[in-house]
Amino acid sequence: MSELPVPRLYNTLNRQVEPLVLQDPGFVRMYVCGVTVYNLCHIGHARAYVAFDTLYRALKYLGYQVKYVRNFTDVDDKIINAANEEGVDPFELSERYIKTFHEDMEALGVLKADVEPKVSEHIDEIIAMTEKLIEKGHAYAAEGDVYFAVRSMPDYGKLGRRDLDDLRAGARVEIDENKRDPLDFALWKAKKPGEPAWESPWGEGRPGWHVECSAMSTTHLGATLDIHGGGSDLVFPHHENEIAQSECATGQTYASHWCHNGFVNIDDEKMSKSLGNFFTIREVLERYDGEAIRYFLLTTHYRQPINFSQKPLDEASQRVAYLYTSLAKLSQRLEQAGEAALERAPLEEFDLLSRSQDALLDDLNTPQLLGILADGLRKANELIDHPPASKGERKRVPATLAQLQAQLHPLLEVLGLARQSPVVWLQTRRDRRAQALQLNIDEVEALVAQRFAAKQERNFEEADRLREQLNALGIDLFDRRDGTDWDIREAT
RNA sequence: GGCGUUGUACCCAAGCGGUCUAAGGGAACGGUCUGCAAAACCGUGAUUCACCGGUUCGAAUCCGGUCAACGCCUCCA
Repeated sequence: MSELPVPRLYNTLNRQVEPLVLQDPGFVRMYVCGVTVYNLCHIGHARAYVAFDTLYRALKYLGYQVKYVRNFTDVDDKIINAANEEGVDPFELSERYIKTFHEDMEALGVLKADVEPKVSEHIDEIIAMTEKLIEKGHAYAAEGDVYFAVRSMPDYGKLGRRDLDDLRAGARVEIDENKRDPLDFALWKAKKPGEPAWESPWGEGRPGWHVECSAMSTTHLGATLDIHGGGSDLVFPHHENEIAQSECATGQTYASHWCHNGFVNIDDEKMSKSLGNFFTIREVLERYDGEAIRYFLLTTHYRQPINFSQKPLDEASQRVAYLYTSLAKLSQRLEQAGEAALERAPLEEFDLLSRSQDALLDDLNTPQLLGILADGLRKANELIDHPPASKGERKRVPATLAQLQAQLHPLLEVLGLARQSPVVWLQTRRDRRAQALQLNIDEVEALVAQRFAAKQERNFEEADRLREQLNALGIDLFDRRDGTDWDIREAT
């Protein structure tokens, strides 16, 4: 087990890229902050969960056993407010958005986590942790609320690099009568009328924002996590407070590696709910394939900001089409060649996988991975469309292609791309577009056949006339030696 | 104010002291293929990495400064 390649990842705690250190060799405990389910997910969520999904896939690809926990926060002010506005039960609302979360993630190729715990199912653990913190003198109850005392923790602020006195000077914290220090934060909130609440030693109430993650991660992964992830906006105060709660409660290191993804920007400005400049995943899925969105997100390193706009998304879309088209061509060519042809020696040896592994180990360098993918696909297309002139070499093409295919497959698995059969994907896309344009596929096929016949007879005038007719319908033709392929252009 | 990130070709984007006369993609232009196209493939494209200085045998990469953009410190992926 000890021979597994060790990934190097940026650790927010130390502000540098460092090798991943595990408690148990070969086994990764990974926790990523999930969504608060009161609304549809936006493209920022897509970025975060695609990034960590890729990390999850990468770790498994490298041979690690991974227990991935990603929670749902289903008890929260925002949920209660949204439910009240709609006049529905808060849990009905949260269940609804858990469902849409799963649908959106599915479209993006984001795998389910191994455990997806909900706050509402961990109230006991939350209460237990809160009690422990009071017992150890790190928290205090006040009128049904319980607060964490930040001053009780000497190294509070180590993740976000905050100094308590500076923070206080900033004075952007509200003063609360019940708090001993303005920076203290709630572990437990006393019930207000009309809110869901649970019995506790401090009366009826519900958990504060940060404890849930501490309690859920500890429940499912133990006191110390190997990797804890989330968006960079969570560094402070959310993750800082998680550290405070967990380390004060357990006396152990909470997480050895902290990973944070960068933001999605719109017009170079942070996308956020308060600015109102956000897109839901659903909205984007109306225009783009989920895989195109995923591809787009993968083109930028996960820690860098990524600018969300039409052009790069169009490019990603085009690339996904290229990917599927190339893969379809590749498998068709191999099918044609038959088993026997694969016995020959390949023309050259490729190192797609070792290069990919290096990129993966190097702080999850997905842009580089896409570069390697491009190299592989280009090579495959070259061999198919421009096989070598020498007959002997040409006979070795299928074996070469088979080798490429064998390397492409795991690479795509890690990237979470090309999850469908290429032929099916192309077919589906064509059907969808045909429907949008109200095209009758049989009629199109007939026209294409008619044109091919005219072309065979060297009646180019007629052939060109038919091609123009088809072009006008939004159809592109691709002549082969023995027939004509066609596709429907994307509606603009 | 405190903490932090970024500045690479027309655009997007890797690059973590030498293999960088800087990956990959998009656009453009030229070519191969084609009856002509399209697709695919090939080629062209930064002697240069915001600017100035320093460290080093050697820097896009390290250090200091300047300019510019952005993020966190308040709910937020």
